[in-house]
Amino acid sequence: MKPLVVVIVGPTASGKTRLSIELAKRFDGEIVSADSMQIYRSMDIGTAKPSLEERCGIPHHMMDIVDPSEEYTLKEYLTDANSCVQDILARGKLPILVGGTGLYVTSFMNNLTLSEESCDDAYRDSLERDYDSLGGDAMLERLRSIDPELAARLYPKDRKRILRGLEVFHNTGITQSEQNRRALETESPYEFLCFGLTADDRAFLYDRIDSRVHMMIRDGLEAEVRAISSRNCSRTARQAIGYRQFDAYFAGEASLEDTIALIQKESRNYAKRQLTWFRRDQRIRWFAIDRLNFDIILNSCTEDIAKYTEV
RNA sequence: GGGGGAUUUCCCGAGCGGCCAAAGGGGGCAGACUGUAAAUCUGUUGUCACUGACUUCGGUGGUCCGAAUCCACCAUCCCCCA
Repeated sequence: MKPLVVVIVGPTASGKTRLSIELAKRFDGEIVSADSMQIYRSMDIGTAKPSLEERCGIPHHMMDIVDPSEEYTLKEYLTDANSCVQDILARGKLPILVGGTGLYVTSFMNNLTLSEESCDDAYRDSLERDYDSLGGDAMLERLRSIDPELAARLYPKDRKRILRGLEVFHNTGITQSEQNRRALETESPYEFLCFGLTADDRAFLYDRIDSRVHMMIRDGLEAEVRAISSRNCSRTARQAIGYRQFDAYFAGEASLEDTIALIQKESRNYAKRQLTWFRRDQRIRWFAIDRLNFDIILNSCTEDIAKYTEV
C-alpha cells in the first residue's frame, strides 16, 4: 500500500491553515506548505503565514526557506517538497500538503518530473526585448516553428507563456509539449486524500477576504512591506498580492484606503482563479465553509483519514 | 429670486435623429493554464422562444416614417449671479 499524503486546498481565507493544524494534531502530522509566497522569509503578514502560536507546535515545512531577493520556481518546489514528504514519512509522521498554489499542488500530486534546465539570463532578456519590439504575433510564430502544439494553445498577448515556451526549448533542447508528456509518465508513489474548502455563496468568501485584509493592515502589513521593498525583490517574490499594491502608495500616488481596496480586490480575483483551477480536479472532496461548521468538516476529514490508516 | 449645466445599462463614462441593447474602462460571472503561477491569458455581461423578438438611456407628454439623441413640463443634483 502506498503511503498516505493528506492534501488540503482551497482559495485564500477559506480556513486551510486551521483545518490542517487540527488534523495534524489528531494524526501526528506535519504540514508541508504548497504556497508559492509563504516560501519567502519575512513576508509573513501579507501571505497569512500562521504564527508560532497558531502552529501549536506542529512542524511547518516549505515555509520561510528562501529570501525575497531570490527567485523560486516550480522545479525547485517539487524537489524540495518531495524530500520533505519523504523525510516526514521516514519519521513515521503523516504529511499534510496544504496550500492554495494550484500549480504546485497539482504538479506534486501528478508526480511531475521536470528535466534539468540551465538558466540563461541573457537569452531571456533578449526574448523580452524581441517581444516588445517585434510584437506578440511574431513571437508566437517563432514559437510555432519549434513547438506548434504549444503555440496552437496560446494567444499572441500571452507574453509570459510564449517566452517561457521559447526559453524552455532553448535551455533544455526539448519542446515544452514533449516534456510535459514525458513529465506525466510516472505515477505518484503516494496515495492522496484530498480535501477542498469552498463557499457556496461567493459573497461569503469575499467578505472573509476583505476583512482579512483589514486585519493584515491592523497587524502591520504596511511596515512589513516597507521593510521588504527597501531591499531588492526577485521577480517571483515581487508578484505577491499585498506587497506590489503598495508601490503607488509609497510613491504618493494613491491613498492608503485605495491601496487596501486594491489588495482586497486582487485577493478576491485570485480566490476566483484558485477555485477555477481546483474545481476541475475530481480527486478533491469539497466542503462548503458557509454551510458546514468547522467541527463537522474536521470530523469528516478525520473519518476519511482514519478509514485509510486503519486498513 | 435670476442664469447655466447635468441625469445613460451593476459602477464610471461615451453617444447628440436611423448603422444603438447603446463605445471604452471598472466590477461581476465563466473558463484556460503542469517549468516566474498571489503570475499570465481567454470568453461573457438587459430579457427571451436568442442569425429574430421584446423591454431599457430620471419622469410624463409631444414632434418625426424613426428619438438615448429634438421640444414642453415635472423631479433630483451641481455651478454662477443675487
